Amino acid sequence: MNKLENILAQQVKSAVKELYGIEADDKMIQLQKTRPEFEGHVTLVVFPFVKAARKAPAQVAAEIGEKLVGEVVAKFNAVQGFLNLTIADSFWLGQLEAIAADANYGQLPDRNKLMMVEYSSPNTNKPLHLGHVRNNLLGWSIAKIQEANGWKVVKTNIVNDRGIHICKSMLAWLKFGNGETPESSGKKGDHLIGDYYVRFDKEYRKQVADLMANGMDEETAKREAPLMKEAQAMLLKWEQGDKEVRELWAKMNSWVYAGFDETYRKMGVAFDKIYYESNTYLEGKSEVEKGLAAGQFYRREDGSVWADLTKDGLDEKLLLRSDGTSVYMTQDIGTAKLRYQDFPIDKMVYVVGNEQEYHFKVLSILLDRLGFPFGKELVHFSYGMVELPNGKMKSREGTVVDADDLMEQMIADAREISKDKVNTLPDITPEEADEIARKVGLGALKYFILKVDPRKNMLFNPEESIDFNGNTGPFIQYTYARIQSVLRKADNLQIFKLSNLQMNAKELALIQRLADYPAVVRQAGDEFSPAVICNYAYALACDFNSFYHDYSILNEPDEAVRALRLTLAATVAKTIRHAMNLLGIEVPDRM
RNA sequence: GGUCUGGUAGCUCAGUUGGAUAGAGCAACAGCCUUCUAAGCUGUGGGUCCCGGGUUCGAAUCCCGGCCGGAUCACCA
Repeated sequence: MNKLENILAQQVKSAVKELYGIEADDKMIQLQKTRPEFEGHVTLVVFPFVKAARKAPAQVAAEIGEKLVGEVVAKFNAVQGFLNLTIADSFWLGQLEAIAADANYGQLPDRNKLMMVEYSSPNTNKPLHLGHVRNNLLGWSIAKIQEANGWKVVKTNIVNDRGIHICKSMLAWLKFGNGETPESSGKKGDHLIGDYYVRFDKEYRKQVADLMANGMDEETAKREAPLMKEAQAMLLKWEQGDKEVRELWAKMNSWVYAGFDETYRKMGVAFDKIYYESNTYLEGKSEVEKGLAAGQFYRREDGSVWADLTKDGLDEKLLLRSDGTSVYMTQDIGTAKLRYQDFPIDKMVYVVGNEQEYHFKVLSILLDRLGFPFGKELVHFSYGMVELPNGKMKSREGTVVDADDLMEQMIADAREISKDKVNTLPDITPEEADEIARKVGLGALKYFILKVDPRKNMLFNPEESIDFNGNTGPFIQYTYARIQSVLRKADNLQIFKLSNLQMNAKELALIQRLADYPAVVRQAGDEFSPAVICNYAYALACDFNSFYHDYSILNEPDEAVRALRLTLAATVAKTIRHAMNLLGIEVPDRM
């Protein structure tokens, strides 16, 4: 609810009390933006009062309207049960002045509470793909949005740096790599490791096929293939701290990290604190042992440790294998413990795909049982999968869209498009052109992903390039660049007293849109939805472009009107920049 | 099979605690650059909001029952 709605709600409450003796609660006050086909700015739905008033809806609307007319409400019209209110120009001008004067418009009051946001969380055996891109962009944006909602935010990453998947890459590299390094091959480290992961799978499948050709059934063949046995042996050696295996592991991981760092930098995401699974899984094991001793869990005859969650309507869940090694859940418990030792966390958010909903339901219960106060409250920000036209992406089947390739492609597309427009920026340097292409290409990609409701699966078709026109990041960036161009040409941006001005409908619509922004930021925070910000930024840009098309700013002869329009333009630009920043999208001054 | 989740224009998606004749973009077609950046603006066509019931002044939205898709239910992560 924005400021205007607060004022109106109060007025409506006293009006209906006076008229009909109704003690209206907030639920009965239904205010919405007036549809464009009717006159007015805000509409009150009067149906909730009709019964008590015992009058026709249109009459109730008219009666309430009469009571509301005053300083804020200039006039009204009643259409059936809808009371359309026209707000006074002076009110809108006051709003604009306040917004223009607020250097941090969109920043909500401090809560003095700490939220930790975990996102990204890659495995170190392959490069990042489009699925990770969605995760990273959502995680970054959620963090920004919650900061704007007054939270202190710590962005964190848990790197899954150990396990059988890494051993597979390591083994394939030993067998087939001939000492290849990122330096020797010129490959990015994460891509190099990923290539060996794929190589492992290829050789492994060959072995399985051979075994099956000799009469072995598939399940046994998969288990008995020599490569798989070797990988498992390597994992065991790793756990025992074998020097050679650990050194190889450290070397190859360092290549991957260098690659990830580059990808993160290009994507524009970062972390305040990075945890490594290799450092947290032992902590998890000891927590499970403690829980076992306290009778929270039980041990089976084969030595494995389980949690019985049937009372919570769930299953029984394995926490330690019979050989004593830990599973995914174990390390998440350990990681959670370490985090709460390191930070005074009030709210913990995990940005993890919806395929892991069950996992986080269980984790929440387990942490609670182990006596961690934050267990019950943890938030699993569960987002949908990115699908290709023929289904899910699968690393091993080569049907992934690589993050680095995609970003490069988007930047190249942006550069190509701007080539057609060199005439608009004749004095541009190659460096600036590169910078614009980078901002615009990434802006297109980020907006494309973030504008979709995060909870839903989304489709990406590699055959169709991502748009740069219409409801896109570049459209909004372009609106911003246009405004900057105008502001550069306005020699002196003087803020006149903005009273006593007659404003046109498009100017009023813009102010009304601008006034919505804090409520939008709040909604995006409550719903954990960057898409809410996207929708708003798009609507704001549309409003501005329509206004810009119809009215001249710099050539307006009336000084007061020109000042109003300049103020409006500057304020729109400021708000676009703020909103785009919440999305992790940069805005260029020219494009 | 159990649980969760989704189904809106040819395609990709919006649609606020239930509100007026369900909206954008792309694609198609037709206009607008001697005027602040045409990555823009304006217009046309395009709908069984999966189907059937129910709740009420009013349902894409809430409830029940179907149909179709996806996820999940591992000593994988």
